[in-house]
Amino acid sequence: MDPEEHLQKCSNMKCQRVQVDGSFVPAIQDESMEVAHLLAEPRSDHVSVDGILYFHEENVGKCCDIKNLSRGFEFGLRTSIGGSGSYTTLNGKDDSKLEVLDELLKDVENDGLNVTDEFSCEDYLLDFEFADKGAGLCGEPLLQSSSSESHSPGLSGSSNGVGGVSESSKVAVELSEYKNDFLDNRVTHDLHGAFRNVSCQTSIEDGICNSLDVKHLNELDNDLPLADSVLSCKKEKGSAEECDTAIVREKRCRKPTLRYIEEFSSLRSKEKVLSSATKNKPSSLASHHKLRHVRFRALRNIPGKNSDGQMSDVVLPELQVHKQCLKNEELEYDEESNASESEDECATPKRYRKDDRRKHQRMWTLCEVIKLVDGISEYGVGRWTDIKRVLFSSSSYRTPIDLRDKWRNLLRASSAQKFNNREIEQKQQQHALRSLPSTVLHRVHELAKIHPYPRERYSKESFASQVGSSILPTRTKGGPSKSNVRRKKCT
DNA sequence: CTTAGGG
DNA sequence: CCCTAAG
Repeated sequence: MDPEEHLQKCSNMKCQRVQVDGSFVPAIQDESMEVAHLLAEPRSDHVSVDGILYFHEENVGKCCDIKNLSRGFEFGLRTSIGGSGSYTTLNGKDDSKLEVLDELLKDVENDGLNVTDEFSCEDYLLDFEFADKGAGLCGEPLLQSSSSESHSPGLSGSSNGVGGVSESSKVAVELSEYKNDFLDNRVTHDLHGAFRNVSCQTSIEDGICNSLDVKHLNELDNDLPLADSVLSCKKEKGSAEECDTAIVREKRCRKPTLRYIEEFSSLRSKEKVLSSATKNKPSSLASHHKLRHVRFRALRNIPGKNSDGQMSDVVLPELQVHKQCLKNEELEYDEESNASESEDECATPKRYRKDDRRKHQRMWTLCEVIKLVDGISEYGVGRWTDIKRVLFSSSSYRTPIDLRDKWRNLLRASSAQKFNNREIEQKQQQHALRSLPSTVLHRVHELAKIHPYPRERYSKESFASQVGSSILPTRTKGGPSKSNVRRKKCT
């Protein structure tokens, strides 16, 4: 499709939804402009994927015009995938997965949204991942991925000079990963978002696109069919333009970063399911709407922060503190918290208070773990930046350090499992591995053998060889040293 | 700037 | 997840 067309539609859609409250226009305009920028001037190697994402979003939007939300959801994805000209072999799977998701959500709704926190997200996630693996997405992408998918333009240049991997397969891998991330995000975000939203309404605050989803939720509240809502939005387009021009000068001064774009895109996908899931709970939504309005305005008026008012759609309480204390570093944080909160509040609801160091905690999905393990097996332990760049370039919230930390934890988990005849290990194991399928576990094990992580190694084998003199983090196992392994891998 | 290690 | 030291 023509990028210009997308741009037009995107911006239109946004404007349509925003005009209810003029104060939202600037922020929205940012977003639309960002989308426009993205569509019009693709320059990063994520463009193809991003394009797909936005394409998809838009399709969903269009579908909503004529069909109900869930159908639109599914249809939108299908069209977007099909239209992109790739992943044709995955369509069936994707559809089925989405149908599963759809069913799941319906069930939840029918159950009066009485689902426990943990729920069976994990199970669905697992199935999901396994399906992916079967499709060659997660499993051994570099080895199995077919080169037929390498259609994307300008992506081939992004290789990091990895030896032994052809360009085309590299591209395919990246695409696959993106695809994975995309779906992965959908599932995790949607499920988590939906259910969390059911249990604790406050979580609605985590939206970036508050104006968008507020509007949507509002309309869903009133039991308006989505088609109607969209149409009504169009009717009001005229007034939207007025507001638009009126507040036009409040436009952003800072261009959102890629991270923001990404989070935004994933959030918008969440928004849809979220809105459908909250359809049954109209009561507190209205108050939320108002609350968000108030906070939004309050934040926008904070002195010294107006230069990037567009970021103010984040309304975390602690953000207000940060806004005064912190500087531009905060911008990054804002963006992250937008989306990460969704999982944050799910995982650690009460951490948000004073000096919580863990500002945002994002659950590691199985797919991410698999990707990490893949990356480690490719690049070796210690090449966190490379792994991040290649395998996690689409998920900006994972820093190389995060990868390392996760790997550390994985090792601990696997070692704990090894020694599960021990006392506390049992407990630890259950917790750490509760969602770790045997495949991943096995791979972690293998990697743990060749890539011993000194610290963990030490603690694990402290029983057998606790020689007081050996302070060195050497592995007592006669295995290859880390550097050796790494060298072996690279050459 | 990246990684390792500790909190 | 965060912070800091070291290369």
